Amino acid sequence: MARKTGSHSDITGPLVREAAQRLFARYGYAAVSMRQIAAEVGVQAGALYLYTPDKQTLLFNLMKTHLEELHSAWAAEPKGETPQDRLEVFSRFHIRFHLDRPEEVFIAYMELRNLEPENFAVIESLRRAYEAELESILSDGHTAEEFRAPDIRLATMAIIAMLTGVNTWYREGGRLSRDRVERIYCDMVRRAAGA
Amino acid sequence: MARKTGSHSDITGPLVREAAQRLFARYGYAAVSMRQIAAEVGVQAGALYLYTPDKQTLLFNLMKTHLEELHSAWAAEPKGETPQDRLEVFSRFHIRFHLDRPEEVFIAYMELRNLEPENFAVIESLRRAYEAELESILSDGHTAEEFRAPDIRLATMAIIAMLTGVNTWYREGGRLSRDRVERIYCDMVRRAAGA
DNA sequence: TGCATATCTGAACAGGCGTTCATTTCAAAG
DNA sequence: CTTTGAAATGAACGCCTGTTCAGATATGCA
Repeated sequence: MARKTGSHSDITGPLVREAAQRLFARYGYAAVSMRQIAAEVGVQAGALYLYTPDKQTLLFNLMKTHLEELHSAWAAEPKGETPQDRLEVFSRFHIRFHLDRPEEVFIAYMELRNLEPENFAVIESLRRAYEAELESILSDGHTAEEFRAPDIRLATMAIIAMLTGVNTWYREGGRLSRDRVERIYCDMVRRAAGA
Repeated sequence: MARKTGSHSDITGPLVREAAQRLFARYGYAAVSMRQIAAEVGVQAGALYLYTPDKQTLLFNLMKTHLEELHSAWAAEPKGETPQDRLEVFSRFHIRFHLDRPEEVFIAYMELRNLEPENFAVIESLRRAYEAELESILSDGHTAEEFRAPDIRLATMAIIAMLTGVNTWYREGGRLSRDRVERIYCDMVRRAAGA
């Protein structure tokens, strides 16, 4: 097996990431063996250790990359003028970004408990920083008296849960288009925030 | 160390359930061995098979029992008069019931993919039946023109995700009392539903 | 007291785990 | 055409897995 073209595996590295991601998302970190990942790549288990120091780091890097991409994608998003605009931009961004990466999202939520403590701390703080982005929008909206949510922290958690929940049921080609879903959720989010 | 009192283990059976629940919730089904469960109970691994035919059935029964209790608790809940009342009763019930059972809830959400197909189908249909309870409230509210949610199915999913999300952050003795959390979420749910 | 029965042990089974490493393979560079 | 060195193999390491079962243990009943 192994190399078919190209060789000098600048190619195998990414393949390992992708195989691990696919398998972790489908069966869970604990249930997937290094030998299964290797088989998916078309390589023997030992060869994986040319690309990762161990299984744990493989998981950690998947999650860390995902959250860093989340942050930089959000940073690149055009901001709205008013808190209301910004809330709408956030809601649509969150749905879009997460629907584009179902495997990464699934792993980031389900495999937290399989991270060693130091790794967990890193991931957790990235996640909190993202939540803080929404919280500051709600906070600004409260100051500007555009929103009337009774508790900003709870509204933050409720809205994130609501938006991320889309990933659990949305299927491409279903009853509603992505854009329609985004629109409807924006509406519910706006009202939940008291706008 | 085994039996301390009582004996004739009408006692060991429940202990096995409880140990499995605790460990599955903390480390995940795949990461927990029968020997760990046995150690927690104070028994050798082989003895577990007096109480369950296998590990999979242990998981399945935990999830099935949880969902059956959810259904019967909801059935026992006093219903409100108007759709608005019923929505409030549902919201408070959902938060209360789930906060009372963090381990069961965690397992029911995280271990779905570790169920064998037939078992998965059973659990999935119980979960759907519960969602249908909320959906019918929203549907009635729509008919009565009390709610103005743009899409009943999406509002159902959004509200369930929002409410279940409380389990991820609520800690006893935190900033807000349970009752205060219930109240605030009721408010957000009502507005999201367009009431 | 002794018998029957439920409970549990401890060893065994066949196989899988993450990880390491001496050895082989093979494309590119000199 | 040889040398170099990265890439991959395949066997081995010690340990853990779910499950079975013959045998030991302890209890409740006659």
